[in-house]
Amino acid sequence: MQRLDPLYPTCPIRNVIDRMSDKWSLLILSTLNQNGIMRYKELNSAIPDISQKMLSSTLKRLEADKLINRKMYPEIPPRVEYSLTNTGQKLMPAVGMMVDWALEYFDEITK
Amino acid sequence: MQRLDPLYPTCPIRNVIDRMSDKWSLLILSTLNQNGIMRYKELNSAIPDISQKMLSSTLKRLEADKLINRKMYPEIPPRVEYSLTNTGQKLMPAVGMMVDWALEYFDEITK
DNA sequence: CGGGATCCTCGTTGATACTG
DNA sequence: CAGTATCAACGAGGATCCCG
Repeated sequence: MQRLDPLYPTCPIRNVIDRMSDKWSLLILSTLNQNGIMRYKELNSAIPDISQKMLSSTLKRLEADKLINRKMYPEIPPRVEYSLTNTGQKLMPAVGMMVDWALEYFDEITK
Repeated sequence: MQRLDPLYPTCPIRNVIDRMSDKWSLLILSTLNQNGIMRYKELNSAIPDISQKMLSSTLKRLEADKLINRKMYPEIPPRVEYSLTNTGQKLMPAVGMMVDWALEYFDEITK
């Protein structure tokens, strides 16, 4: 069971935690999953309590990790569209399971 | 699709993020899932780079959220055993999916 | 053995102003 | 519109010592 050993150099759980345990990544991914292609401002409207800085930097990180696509149109005013990559989409069923789990057990947890 | 609206008061994604986006919770849960019942020191050995403070406080939080059981034996020296609750176990398939996803795509992500 | 109590650091996050 | 730049603050996390 070495692949799950927390000490194993590429421990997948630590990889997931390193990338997903920030405040906004999962929320952005799941928002994109619901709405498909979204512009910067649409994301900001869907998640009003995120700052521009955190939205920008989180999107940049997700793009660097190839979880989202960034398509920029050289227009004025500029238009940028974000969407999930295949890799990003493949993560969503797992996120969906956590959401379902939360829906089923959250009352019990907080009670 | 209001149940997934990030603004919805009990937005399940935010609930998950609030509880699981720290540095150690998922790793502890998944370690307990692999090994079953574990004592404090066994957990600390399985995850050597966690500090005592963070191990204690994370275990306490997980217990308060009813994701793990804490069984204390009034002996000297004391013995305390931790294990997943049913609710905690029900979360593990979702974690397992994220692990599988990481195993399949991590190379691609970091390339 | 299984923690608790302190003190401290450093990274994440936020607010605000500015720009191509 | 879609960001960047800068500064400030807060709190998660770590190191160390102590205790029943």
